[in-house]
Amino acid sequence: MIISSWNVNSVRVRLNHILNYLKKNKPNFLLLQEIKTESKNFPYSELKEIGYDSEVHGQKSYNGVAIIYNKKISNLNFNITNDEQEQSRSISVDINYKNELIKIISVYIPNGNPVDTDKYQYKIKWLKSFEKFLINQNKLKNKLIIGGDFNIIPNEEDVYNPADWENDALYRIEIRKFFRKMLNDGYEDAFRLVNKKANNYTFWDYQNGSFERNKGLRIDHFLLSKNVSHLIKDVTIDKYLRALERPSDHVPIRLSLV
DNA sequence: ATGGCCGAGATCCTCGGA
Repeated sequence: MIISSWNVNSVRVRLNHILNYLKKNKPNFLLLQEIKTESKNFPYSELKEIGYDSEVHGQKSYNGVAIIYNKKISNLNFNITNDEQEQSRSISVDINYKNELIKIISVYIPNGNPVDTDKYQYKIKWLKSFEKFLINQNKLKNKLIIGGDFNIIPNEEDVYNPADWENDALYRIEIRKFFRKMLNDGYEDAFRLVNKKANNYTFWDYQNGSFERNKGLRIDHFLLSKNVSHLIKDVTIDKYLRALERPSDHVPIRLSLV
């Protein structure tokens, strides 16, 4: 089984890239973030034509998440956190895989810049609510596979020039501590279980020739509860998509399960 | 060497992204 996660920065602009990605890599689940459209405008029928159903938590202009899938699902949920601004930033479904009930979640955690504004405070509140959810799920011994744009650079090897980012909402120590806490609370950064190398990025800014100079960030992650980490076969970053015409600024990460 | 963007939605600019 394959589960991919991708911040597409507009599902309508990226539809052809998404269709080609599904045909080429054949994921069973594709978790989307930043679809930037209301649910009614989601390209359900184009995806259905190539064998995928979609569950969508959309929003006009900004944010928006979705799960595209070709397996049986149940228990669809929006909003795993208490979002004070009611933005569309999470969606989950349950699946049965090898007789295990697993919750699959697509998340789009707030950016939080600039740090001296209420956008940063919103990110902190969102992360606190997310942490509470994770701790609660861990107590219940639930099995979770969370993919998404976390807007957190976990460590210095995950950014091209750490010194430039020390006061940024993606890298501030206060924010990185949330990620460490998730690992302490019973979850794994799936990518780091299979790949220890530096400079593996999932995002490159549109500006300054960032991609050509490989000035990127690793901010898209698969976070798995430890009770399913034995299922991880591989985690790959599908970097080739950033080099296509009219790309998203993020590329997919792809989780293969045993 | 430096700096260069993109999408949505309402207008020909602003906001948000990271």
